[in-house]
Amino acid sequence: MTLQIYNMLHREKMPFEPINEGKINMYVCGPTVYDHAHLGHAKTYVSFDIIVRYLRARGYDVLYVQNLTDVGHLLDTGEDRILKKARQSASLPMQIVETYTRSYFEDMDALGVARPDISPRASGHVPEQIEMVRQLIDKGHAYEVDGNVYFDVRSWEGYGKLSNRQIEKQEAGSREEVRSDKRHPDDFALWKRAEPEHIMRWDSPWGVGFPGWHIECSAMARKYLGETFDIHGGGIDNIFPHNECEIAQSEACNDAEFARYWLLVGSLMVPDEFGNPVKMSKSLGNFYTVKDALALHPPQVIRAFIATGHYRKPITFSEKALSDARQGWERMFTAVHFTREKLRTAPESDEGNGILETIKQTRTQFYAAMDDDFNAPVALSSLYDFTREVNAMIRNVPDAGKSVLQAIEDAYTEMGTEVLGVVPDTTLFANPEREADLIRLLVEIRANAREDRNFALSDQIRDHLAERNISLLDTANQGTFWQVL
RNA sequence: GGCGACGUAGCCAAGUGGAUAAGGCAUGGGUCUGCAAAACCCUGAUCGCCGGUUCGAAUCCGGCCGUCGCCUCCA
Repeated sequence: MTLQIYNMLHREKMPFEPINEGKINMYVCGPTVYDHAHLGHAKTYVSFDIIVRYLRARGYDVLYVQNLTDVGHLLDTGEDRILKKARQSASLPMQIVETYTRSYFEDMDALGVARPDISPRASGHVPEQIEMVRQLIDKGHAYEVDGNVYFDVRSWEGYGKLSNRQIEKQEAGSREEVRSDKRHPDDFALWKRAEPEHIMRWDSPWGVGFPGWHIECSAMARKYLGETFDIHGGGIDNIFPHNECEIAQSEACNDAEFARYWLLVGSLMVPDEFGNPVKMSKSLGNFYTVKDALALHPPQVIRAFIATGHYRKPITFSEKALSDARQGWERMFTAVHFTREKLRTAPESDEGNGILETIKQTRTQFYAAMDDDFNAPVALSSLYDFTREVNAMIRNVPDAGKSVLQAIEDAYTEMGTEVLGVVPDTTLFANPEREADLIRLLVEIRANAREDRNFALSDQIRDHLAERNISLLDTANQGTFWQVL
């Protein structure tokens, strides 16, 4: 089987071939750390997390770099996002950066997103950016005007190849500032002169200033991954101008291909007042922070929701969509948990081994789906099909053997936990073993009460546990199962 | 105006030329249960509309209608 990836650069699905066999260098555009992450960010970074986990599960040695933008990202007012936030909260820019960087990792950690191998900050790589700008000027691809340096888009014939924009066809000037000192409206800033009130400033050959937004990714990708690397990812909303500018400046500077495969993630949408989906974004005020969502649902539910849609497509969010995803996820996690509980006392036999064939089929479907441009929705659906079989087996084969149950558990761990990250590797308790033990005691006491037909006591125990999100399931011939959700 | 997408059952969402159109949620019926919110079984769509290509199309082409994204900060 070969891994097929849809490459946005060529707009087609193609076999994946890394530059160096077995090794993948990958860069993903990270967030601008000036506020808490919302579910739109979660969609992008969970999607790439699943991709990275799958590549690693497939045996690739992945070097994953994801930047943190902490300077140079301007609002349309020309104001730096970080500086604006700093002024609003009467703090230093780097305090803002630190606060929201920590918040971002806190959220991503909670969502089970594996940390990037390197998380370079733009402000920590100003010399590298200056060097790249200098090289671009030397090669005639950039020019300086009064302390500002611009990339000359007409000097690079490849400009527009990712987003399919042709500068001649753009309606030049329609939205351009009248006083611009650019030679061409599409020319973009590599370095900007700092006005006196702009406190994030560095010395450069062109005076005191700060780097433009796009150059950080080019400079940091080159530093850590080399001039040419395998995969570049990001959100589709940054295809133009950001990604386009990255390609132009990198390839013009290095005389080498930039990234070979471009993977761009569809946006998270949310219905507007008329029910039409619009992009979740800060400015529209229709966002839902990761922290808000995590207060209501286990992280695996959020991942499962994200995985119900293909990474390239937009997905529409609503609280109902999230809770619907939760219902299905609960059924699966229940199967996993019951398997683990039975495993504790299972006999040494291969009773119930009919399901081994199902496991084999599930694995085949799962990997085929993930090999087809990381089709997580189909991969997840194979786990749901599997779950139905597991739940049926758990009930129909009371004395299922240890090796069989272990095979089920292994399959869930391999696909559900390690690749998709939707199956918790333990219960959702803070102290899993101790709390599980206490519940087993209560279940035992309740079983005795039921035997005495003391339903008042048995229901008291059940209700008490239910109030703590612990549900009980009585069976005809194998006692009571419990689950925490 | 330019560029790019999307429109599949009540809702979310796979599938991009071929045999019964994945999966999740919800609905209805059933099994099990002392009861029960669980679990299992059964239950639904001919794929926005029109035309074309083809032995054959949800899947390709054209037109129309509707929606969204980017072009200005956004993952």
